[in-house]
Amino acid sequence: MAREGNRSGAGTAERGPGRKRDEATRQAILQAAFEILRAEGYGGFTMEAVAARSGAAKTTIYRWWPSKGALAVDSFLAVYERETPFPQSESAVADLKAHLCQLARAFGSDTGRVLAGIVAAAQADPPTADLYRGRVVEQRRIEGRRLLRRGIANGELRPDIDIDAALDALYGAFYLRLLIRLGPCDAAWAERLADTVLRGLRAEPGA
Amino acid sequence: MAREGNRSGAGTAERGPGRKRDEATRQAILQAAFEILRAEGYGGFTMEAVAARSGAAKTTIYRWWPSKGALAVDSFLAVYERETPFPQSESAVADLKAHLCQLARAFGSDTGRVLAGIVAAAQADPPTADLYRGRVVEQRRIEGRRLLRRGIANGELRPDIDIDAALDALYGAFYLRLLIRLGPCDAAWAERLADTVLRGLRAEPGA
Amino acid sequence: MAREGNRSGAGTAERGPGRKRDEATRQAILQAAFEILRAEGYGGFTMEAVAARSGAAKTTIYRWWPSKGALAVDSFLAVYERETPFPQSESAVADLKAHLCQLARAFGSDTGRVLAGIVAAAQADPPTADLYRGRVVEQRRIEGRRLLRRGIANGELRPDIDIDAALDALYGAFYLRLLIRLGPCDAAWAERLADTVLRGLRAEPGA
Amino acid sequence: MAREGNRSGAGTAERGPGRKRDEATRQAILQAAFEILRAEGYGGFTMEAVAARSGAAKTTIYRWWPSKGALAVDSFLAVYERETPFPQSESAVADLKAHLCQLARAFGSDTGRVLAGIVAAAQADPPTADLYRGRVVEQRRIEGRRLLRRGIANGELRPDIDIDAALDALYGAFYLRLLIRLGPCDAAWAERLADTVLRGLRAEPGA
DNA sequence: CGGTAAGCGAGACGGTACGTCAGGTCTTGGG
DNA sequence: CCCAAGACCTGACGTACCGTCTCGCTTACCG
Repeated sequence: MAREGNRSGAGTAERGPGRKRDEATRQAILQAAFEILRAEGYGGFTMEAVAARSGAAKTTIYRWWPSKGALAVDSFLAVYERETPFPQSESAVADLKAHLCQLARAFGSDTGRVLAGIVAAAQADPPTADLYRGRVVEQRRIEGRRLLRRGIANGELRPDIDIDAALDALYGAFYLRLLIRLGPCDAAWAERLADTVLRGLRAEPGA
Repeated sequence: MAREGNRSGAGTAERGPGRKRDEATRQAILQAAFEILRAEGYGGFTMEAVAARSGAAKTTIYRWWPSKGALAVDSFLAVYERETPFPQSESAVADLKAHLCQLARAFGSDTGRVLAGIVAAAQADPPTADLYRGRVVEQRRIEGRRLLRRGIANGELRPDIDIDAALDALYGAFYLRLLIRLGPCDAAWAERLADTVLRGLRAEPGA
Repeated sequence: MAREGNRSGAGTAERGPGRKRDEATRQAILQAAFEILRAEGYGGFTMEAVAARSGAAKTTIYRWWPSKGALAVDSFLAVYERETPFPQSESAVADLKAHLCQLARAFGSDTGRVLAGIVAAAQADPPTADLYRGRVVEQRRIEGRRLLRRGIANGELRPDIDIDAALDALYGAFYLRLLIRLGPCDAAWAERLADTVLRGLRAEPGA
Repeated sequence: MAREGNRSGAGTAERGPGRKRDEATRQAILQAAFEILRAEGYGGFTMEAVAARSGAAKTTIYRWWPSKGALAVDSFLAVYERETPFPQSESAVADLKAHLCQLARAFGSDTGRVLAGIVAAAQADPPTADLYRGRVVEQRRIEGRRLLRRGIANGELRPDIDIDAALDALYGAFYLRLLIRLGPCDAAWAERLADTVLRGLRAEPGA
């Protein structure tokens, strides 16, 4: 990210002379970053630590990522998308519950700590916040909205619900769990949450 | 905080010799801390800055607060409690809505930024996280629980609701708003949120 | 010191109201000071440490001694005078050698470390330097001069010697030993020093 | 110092990668250090002051000098060696007297105050003491010994003198002057000292 | 096939804030 | 007026990371 297609738009390969970016180094940096975030949380997530663990020079990191936050987001994205795909079954309600449980499972592990670290970083660095919001949150939200609309369309959900408010309630609870750690983030909790919120969204049985 | 009742449990006031803590200094520090947090965010919130602005020595600050985070939480708490008291009317539902709108109003201003900064800092500093959770979140949660129970008791809310899940949904949405900033944090939004979640909590009209 | 005879000159006891100075406290402070100097050197010689060890309050120490250095000098004086009296025999030369050996013995022990610490402190604090020079060095120098004059008078030493230069050479060597620690400070060394310098001071055998 | 030849012993210059040490910065630090020592004495000699005056960062200073004392010794050494070279004439006795007078002249100025400050600091900091002893005192002593041996060899001095005791007497007197300040440190005094001590070292005229 | 432009690891550099230590002063309460 | 306790302001300490900067080496493309 943060520079792909570093010159023209498409990958027209129209490049000047000079050594090419070392893909192995890029991977090493991303992996080191993720491992540190996972193992030590945001406190230990230091550019120097990433450099040391990845074997790359600080200069190299700064050449490709403008800030600590950008690196964090990048290191997180791949894992996140792999771990939490959106399910696609007949029932929107079932899909939503399945999705939330999957999310809870993913965030209950180290991935959640990483995410918390990124959100923390974003508070002090607007570009990182924009990046995270645009590349992670809004992507998911689009799919979430689609899912709820599907539920309305097939009669599972009331037609007059406030989709965004519902998504705020559902996703927000996850941030609360991850950032405040009042309790565990697991499938059982996600189920209770889903049931509680969905009760207000479901269409009346006799309608 | 962090030391009141520094000897026996209650305020039995049996104190040894020695100069007493200077209350004016304590206030000056807390006020300076909050002003800096409000004006510059957590990034500019520096022990040195607090010392400079309050006129206190760094050592004095460290004597009473174990860390930057603890001071931030403390300085935030007073304002927070002042700005968002829990209402007490006949209707629990009305109280809840009023409370959420008030919260949205408070957090839509600088106070929200301060809170976001503190939550972010807590990610890198477990003691601060504990403090914030215990002194801010759980306190509120107790009142929130009480409010919902009141609603159940007087028939406004269904008796079988999952109180904690409901609180997660309601309060979590605020964290989403504050930390991710997908949209404004105002009374209108809070109202929509409340309506969406409450629809699932309300007792059936004809029950 | 530094305040004895705190009002009129003589001990006319004509004193105002108020509690009298606690002699036990004074002793405790002096002893604690010397013990710390002996055990830890000037580095660990801290007003706080003295207060802690003696059980006195810092205020009390500052009430009677204007500075750390003054306290150090005071705590040192008693021991110093006790350990190194000036001998008084028939031969000035023998007395001088005996005195130097005694000095070497005294300074080879902890007392030497204490002295080094005091001299060090004096560099940063002129009043302490004055105090040390006046109360310790010059006192000794007067006796040293008397001793050398006695040697001249009874024909042991040449009449044209430069007494002060000789004392500089003799005493200076001790400071070198104590402050630079090129080698041990013991009687054997003192003897060699005395022989070396005295050879130039002695009256010609056939004169 | 304190690191030259940081790898192999000799200056084989085989260096690893990475930016090289900035010689200009090194000089700026040493010069700033000495200027501060000269102008304000050891009391005002602060790492922060050196950093401020030299324009270097504190970290840079600590990268190359392990402590305040080490920097002080280093900054002193250059000036010291420049101001007091050992003379080399036919006569060892004349050379010694010239050397002592030069020393007195150098130490009568600010340089002497600097030296006193360093010696004082060394009392509280063994590594600094070692450094000062090794890099300043012992170096000089080697030359002093050589000088006296030369005098013995060419018949100016008695062959049975105790060289180290003589050097103790001569150099020690300087420490006395500088640290206790009983009197001025000038050429006239140095001459009297030299005459007094040399009288015992000189070979008998009729031998 | 040799020049030149980039990528890269190493690490020095100027900074900022950290949390701590001791200094010396002031305040409290008891004797 | 003495004293112990201890809060207070001050200034410097030595450290951790920050983000920038050389440095010398290693690719790669391009004429």
